[in-house]
Amino acid sequence: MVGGKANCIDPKAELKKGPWSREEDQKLLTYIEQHGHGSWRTLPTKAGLERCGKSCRLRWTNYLRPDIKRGKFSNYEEKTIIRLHALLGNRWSVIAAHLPKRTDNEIKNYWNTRLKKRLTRMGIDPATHKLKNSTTGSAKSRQHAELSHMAQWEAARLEAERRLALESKLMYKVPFLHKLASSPPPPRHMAAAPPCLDVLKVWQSSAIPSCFFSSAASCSSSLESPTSTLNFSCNSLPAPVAASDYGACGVGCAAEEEEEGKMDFSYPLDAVYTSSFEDCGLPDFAPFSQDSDPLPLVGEFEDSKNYWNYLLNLVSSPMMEPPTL
DNA sequence: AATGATGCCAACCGCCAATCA
DNA sequence: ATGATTGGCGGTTGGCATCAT
Repeated sequence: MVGGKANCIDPKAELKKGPWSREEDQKLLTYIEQHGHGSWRTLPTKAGLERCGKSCRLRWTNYLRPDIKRGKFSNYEEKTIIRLHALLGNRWSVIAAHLPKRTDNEIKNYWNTRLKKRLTRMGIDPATHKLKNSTTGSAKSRQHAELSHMAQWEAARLEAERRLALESKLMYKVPFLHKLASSPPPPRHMAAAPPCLDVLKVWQSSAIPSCFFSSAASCSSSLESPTSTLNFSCNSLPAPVAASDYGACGVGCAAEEEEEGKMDFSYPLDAVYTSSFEDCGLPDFAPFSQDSDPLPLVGEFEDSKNYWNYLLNLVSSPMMEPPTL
C-alpha cells in the first residue's frame, strides 16, 4: 500500500505545492459550495486546481470550511485541551470533536507550540502529565501512584475500546447477535455520542470494579481481561492528578506570564486538572471552581468520583461553550 | 539598523484502516 | 479473498513574523 504518496503525487502532472493563493481558495470554495467535495481525488480537476486531492481536502478541513473558529483560544478551551490530553493523549481528532469549530490541526499546533512548553516549564511532563522531578515524601509518592493509575485507566480504556470494536464486528457477522443489536434501539445518549467515546461509559459500567468509586477504605480488584493485566486497587485509584502536588504555581504563574492582555492564563494548575466542572455546563458538583481561590484539594474519594464522572461526560458528549468565564 | 534566535502555523509526509472493484 | 484506492490521522517541516541582542 502506498498511502499518502499515492494520494497526492501524480507523476504525469506537476502539481502545485505550498501556500494557497486567494484564487485557489476561491476556486475550491466555489466548487464545494456548488457541488460538495465528492471524491477528493477527482475534485482538483473538476475545480480547475493544480493540486492533489489530499491538499484540497486539507485546505478545506483546516482553513476554508465555514464552521471554523479562528484566533485565540479561550481559557476554557485551553483547560479542555489539557484535560482531554491527560486522558486521551495525542488523539487530536477526538479532542477536536469536543472543541466546537476548532480543527485537530489547530489544536495540535496550539499544544505543540504553547501548552506543551508551558507544562514543561512547570516541571510537568506533557506526555504523561506527571511531575518530572519526583521528590520523596508520602504526598508525592501517593500522587505518583495516582498518576500511574491514570495511565492504567487509559490503557484499560483502550483495551475496552478494542474489545468493543471486536464485539461490534461480531454483531454484524452473527445473525443472532445482529438481531440483538438492531432492537431495541440504543439509549438516546449512547446513540448521540461519538461511538468511540461511548466506550468510556461502557467500560465504566462493565469493567470498573464496584469499589472503584466507593469510599470503602480498602478493597482490591482486577480488571479481568484476557489481554489486560491491569490491576486496580481502590486505595490508589482516585484523584488521577492530585491537585496539591502540582504545586501552588499557576499554569500561568509569574515565571511565564503570557505578557498578556494577549492571554489570561492565570488560573491555578489544579484548576486546570480538577476543577471548574461548571464551566462545561455540567452541574457544579465539585466543591470548588476556577474562580474560587485558593482551590481545595482533590483527595477524597467522593471528589474523585466526581472527577471521573466529569471526564466521562466530557468525552462522551459534545462540548458546549460555557456561558462566560 | 542589522542579524540571529525563537515562535507560530499552514501545509506536507507517511502510515493506517476502511472501502471498493 | 485480495489488491488497489481513498480518506483520515498524527508527526514534522518550511517559511514568515516577531523579539532580543
